[in-house]
Order: sequence, then C-alpha cells, then structure tokens
Amino acid sequence: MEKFLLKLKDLGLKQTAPRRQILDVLFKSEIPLTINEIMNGCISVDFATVFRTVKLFLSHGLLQSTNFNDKQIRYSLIKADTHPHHILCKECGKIEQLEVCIIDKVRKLTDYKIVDHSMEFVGICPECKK
Amino acid sequence: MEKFLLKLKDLGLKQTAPRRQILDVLFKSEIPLTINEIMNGCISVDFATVFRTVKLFLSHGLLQSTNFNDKQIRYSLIKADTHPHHILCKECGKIEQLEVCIIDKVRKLTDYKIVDHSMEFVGICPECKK
DNA sequence: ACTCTAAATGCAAACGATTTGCAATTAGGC
DNA sequence: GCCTAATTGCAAATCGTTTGCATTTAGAGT
Repeated sequence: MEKFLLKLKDLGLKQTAPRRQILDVLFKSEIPLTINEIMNGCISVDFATVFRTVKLFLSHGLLQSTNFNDKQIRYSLIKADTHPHHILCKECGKIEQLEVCIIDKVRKLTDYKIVDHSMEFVGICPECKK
Repeated sequence: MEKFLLKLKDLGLKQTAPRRQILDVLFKSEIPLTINEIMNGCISVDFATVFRTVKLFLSHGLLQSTNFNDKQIRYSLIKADTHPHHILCKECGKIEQLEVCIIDKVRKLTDYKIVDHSMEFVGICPECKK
C-alpha cells in the first residue's frame, strides 16, 4: 500500500483524501471493481473524482482494466508483475481469478509491440450449475 | 453466404433487405465491425435496425462480439467452428487476426461451464513501430 | 396473384454510462 | 502562513445504446 502512495509522489501527484480512499478500496479488493463500486467504498467522494482518478491511475500504470462484455468496465490495482485474469459467473455475478495468461505466446506469434490485452471468461460456477 | 440465409429460414426469421445487406457486409469483412461500420456498408438501413439485427443474430449464434476495451463493440460472422481473436493497432487502427486460443486450457483449469470468453490484444504494428 | 397477420423497420425520444466546464477548495512548495 | 497549480464537486453535455410506437413488409394461407 505504501508503494502506491510513494508512486504518487514519484509521479508528482498530490496525495488527497479521495485518492487515498480509492487506492485503499482497490487494494483491499481481490477482484476488479467498477467505478460505482469504488465510489461506494469511499466516503464523500464524487463520481467524477473517482472517474478522473481511475483514468489517471490507469494512464500511469497503477491500474489495469477488465471487461466482461457486460458494458461495465472494472479496475484493479497492479500489485505485482503479474497480470491476473478473471472469470465472471453469469448467474450469481461472482468473479474469480484465473491463473492463466497467454501473452508470451502471442508475443512470439506477432511482430506487434503489445501494449495491452484482455482475456476474460464468462461462465456458470459450480454452485450455480446445480 | 447461402448458409446464413438458410439459417435465417431455419430460425423462422424473415429475409429482408436490411438483413441481407448486414450479412453481406459482415461476410465480406475480414475483421470485426462496429454497428456504425456495418450501417455504413449498407444502403438506407437505419441504425436501430442494424442494432436490433446484430443483437438478434448474436443471440442466435450467427455472430460473435469483440471488445478492445475502446468501448466500441465489434461483430463478426461465425463462419466456421473457429473462434478467431484479434489484435488492434493502437496507432493506425488496423485489426488483424491471431491464430491463438486458450479456451481449452481454461476449461481444464476451472469447474465453471464456460459460456463466453474474450481475448483481445492492442499493440503497435510493425509499420507504425518505425 | 391477393389477403392477412405477425414480424420487421424507421423515426424519434429515452436511457445510462461516461466525460467535460467551471468555480470553489486544497496540497505542498516556498 | 502564503501562494499557485492541482484537485475536487457539482451540474450539464455528450455519446453510444436501447426502446416505444406507428408504418411497412415478408411470407404463409387461400
């Protein structure tokens, strides 16, 4: 957590109550959150502030975004060098992390310099299958 | 192409000029198209018609959707049993197909019944890298 | 070929998530 | 503590998407 506050300083960004709250909410979450979910985890922080802060953090590489094709974009802190992917349960909305990534394979396949990728799954979890 | 017109009949859907045009535009495209791109490829077809038709075809499994996190959803005809993935050049907007899929690997990793997945890449193409 | 009806379409308005303008507030350097 | 640029909150604008409804049309039945 310290790491992220320091990173703000490095980037010349001010430490403010909204920013600390937003980082905190994301830090404590195991799963990617929507802007609204982040805002609901904060006290007295405007939607526009969360919106701008998330875009700002995203552009500085503190966050990654996740998209399940359900038109809600979700965000999560990049805590390590890993790039986790997720599966969303269509029935109950639960999100779980998946230990799989394919980016190295793709790097070998193409001459593109890859700057972003997404890989998300939607399914029905074991409980909902019953 | 015949295949798709027949499929409409099988599904009890009417063959109309807009639908034929939409199928035609998608059939001729190598890459996924946005609703607007599809509409622009047609003559005198309303946006709402393209919108509804695309959703309809999607729900009947004629189309798949692709999302590059740029908030434009793109659609392509499912011509075979393959499920192609793509890479978008961030600079010039070019889209290319990638011969890679990971879904089987994920099926083994999880007990979810997977109903949908996405895997898209954004990068800088060899030409734009120069 | 003609009639009929449900399906499909076009138009325009509604919707909702996202984005922006601007005035007020505030962090952090001096 | 003061000052200024950065940040915030509010409200309005924007934009892609979705819907209601009256009109048109495909295709089944005759």
